[in-house]
Amino acid sequence: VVTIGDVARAAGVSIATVSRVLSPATVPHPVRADTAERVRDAARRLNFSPSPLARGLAARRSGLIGLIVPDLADPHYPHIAAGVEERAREAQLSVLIANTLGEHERMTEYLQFLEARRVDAIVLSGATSLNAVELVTLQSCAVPMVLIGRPAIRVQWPHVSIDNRDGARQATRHLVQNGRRHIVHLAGPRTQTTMADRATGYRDAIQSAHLAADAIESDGSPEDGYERLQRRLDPRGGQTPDAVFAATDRLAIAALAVAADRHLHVPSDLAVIGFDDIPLAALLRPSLSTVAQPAHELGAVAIDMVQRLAAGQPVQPTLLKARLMARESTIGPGGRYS
Amino acid sequence: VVTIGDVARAAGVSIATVSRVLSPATVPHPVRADTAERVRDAARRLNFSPSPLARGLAARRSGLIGLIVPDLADPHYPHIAAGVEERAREAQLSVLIANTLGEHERMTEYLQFLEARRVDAIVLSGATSLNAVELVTLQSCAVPMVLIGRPAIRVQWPHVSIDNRDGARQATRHLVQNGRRHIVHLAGPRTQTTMADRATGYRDAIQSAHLAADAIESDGSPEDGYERLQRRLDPRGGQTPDAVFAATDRLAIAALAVAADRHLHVPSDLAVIGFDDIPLAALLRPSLSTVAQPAHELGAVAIDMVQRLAAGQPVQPTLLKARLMARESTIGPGGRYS
DNA sequence: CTGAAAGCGCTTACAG
DNA sequence: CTGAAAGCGCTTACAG
Repeated sequence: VVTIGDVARAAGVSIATVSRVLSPATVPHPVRADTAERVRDAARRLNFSPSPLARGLAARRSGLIGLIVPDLADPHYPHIAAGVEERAREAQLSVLIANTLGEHERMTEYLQFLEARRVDAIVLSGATSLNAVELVTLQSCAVPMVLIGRPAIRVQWPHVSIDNRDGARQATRHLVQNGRRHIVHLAGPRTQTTMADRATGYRDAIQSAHLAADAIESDGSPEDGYERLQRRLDPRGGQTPDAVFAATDRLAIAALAVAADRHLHVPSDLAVIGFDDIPLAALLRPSLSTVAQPAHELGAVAIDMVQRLAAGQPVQPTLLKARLMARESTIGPGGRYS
Repeated sequence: VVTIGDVARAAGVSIATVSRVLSPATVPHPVRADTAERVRDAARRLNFSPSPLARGLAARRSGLIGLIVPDLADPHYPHIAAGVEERAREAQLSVLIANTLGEHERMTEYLQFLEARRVDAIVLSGATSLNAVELVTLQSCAVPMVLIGRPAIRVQWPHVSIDNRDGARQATRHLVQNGRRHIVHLAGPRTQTTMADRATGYRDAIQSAHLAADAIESDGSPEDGYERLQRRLDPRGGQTPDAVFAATDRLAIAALAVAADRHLHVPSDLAVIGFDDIPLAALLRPSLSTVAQPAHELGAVAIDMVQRLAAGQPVQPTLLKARLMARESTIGPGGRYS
């Protein structure tokens, strides 16, 4: 492979000059224009690309950023990962991926691993369900960190998340506006701030409409959601829900299954709306109404924050808006396949 | 941070000895047992972890492996990525992720990028749809490579893939055994070997059963699959299909939508089976029969191959079996929610 | 504006 | 079995 020395020789300068021309130091070193041109020429001719290993060792930064995700198989995270990856690439950074499989001990392991790998920063998604003890463990990590999702307690790291409360308000208001009066919220575990915020948004909208709140907390799995909703729909004093706002699309699909198994027509007997807008939502029959979150942008913003952090600039927590997607499961057929 | 020098001083040895104890060289250098113990003790006490940057520079290997995926948002690839990541971690390797978004030019860019990053090897998934020209471009990449999925033409790199032909045979045979006589294959683009192999397996099984083959080729998107299947079902000489074998679950979900929109009952009027077993398949109503592929293992085996390659051992192409999952969309209700 | 030189933290022949 | 030393390919004060 070709090294900085080869380029220096070809351009008739020292390796220091080559480095100055080819490496964008934070405070740029002046180089004469024609010298710089000669260097760039030589580099191009030799097809030189500096070794990130050597550069990292000398400059004490690896150009690597670590991305911790709770579960790559959950359709939510690949979108975030794609956003992180794309923006990182634009910033000449590479992304090391770490999959904790939902186990918090693995998160700790990975933090050490990434630290040992000398990553420049860590983007931690799934921090929405960490408890106080676990968040304290995080403190021992010396690497700059950005969180995706709002952590349960106040921490020193900046975070970017979507406005779950507002998204849930939109979903609930949509049901109300379509004439629904008994809206059940099929919630996820409130130990996750995401789920808690969605439940809060549901309550906001229910109160504004002067209706009665009726929330069922599940563990977030479709299986558990199915069971709990089935039980809730068993007769008990005539109070029959006419709509379900599920905290996630996976729970909404469980709700659709409950409706199908009880021969309830969707949306006339029971309207169903989810949250997330997974790729399949529009393909189902009935197609699933939901709230779309800008998952890709979540990842991109996280990288922006990482860069601002590195530059010593102040970083504000950021909240991104979610968007209502009204489909057949709340308003019936009408559009074409899309 | 603590360096190898700190450990050497603490243990009363030279840094060479520390390196020999702590770094598993290919051909291990002898060290006296008690010396080794002293070193390990010191390292533990100081919480030393060697810099991958320095190690990589000196030993000319980065401990990084590049993973190229066509589309992280496609539910298939995160599972592969998870398998790669997990096995890599066991092997002390880190995974750099590269998302080509289905654009082949981006693949070329990424190859150069990963090469510049000095990755030890590249795992390339999505090579099933590369044409001869693109495969030639790949040759210019000097990094050892392992492919996931069978490439269209013979190449120098080993690959691991699932037995798509056999899986398609299983799916089709399942329909035949359940009394279906007119089975349509809703195929994906045959430029992808995956899709071509599934179509071949379909034909195998159809011929064995002495039935007539009836394949519709789509571009693989649910939208296109929907349109083409709709058109196929429009009356033309009384030949009404009683079953669809879709090349992917996404196409199968489009087939379910067609059935719903034409008021065809699944499975009595039309049985539907897919391929892939995406996480939602079991949650749909009717739940989707499909063929499960060991995507996670695909990734793990790829890393095994990388290691064998690095050790100079011979590497055989590997074929993993897929498994039939019979659910409501072919055999009707009967089981409970699962 | 340019260069000589020290140093980043390791590995690995070479010599003993 | 152990160590002194060269070297991996860069960056960056320091001096001019």
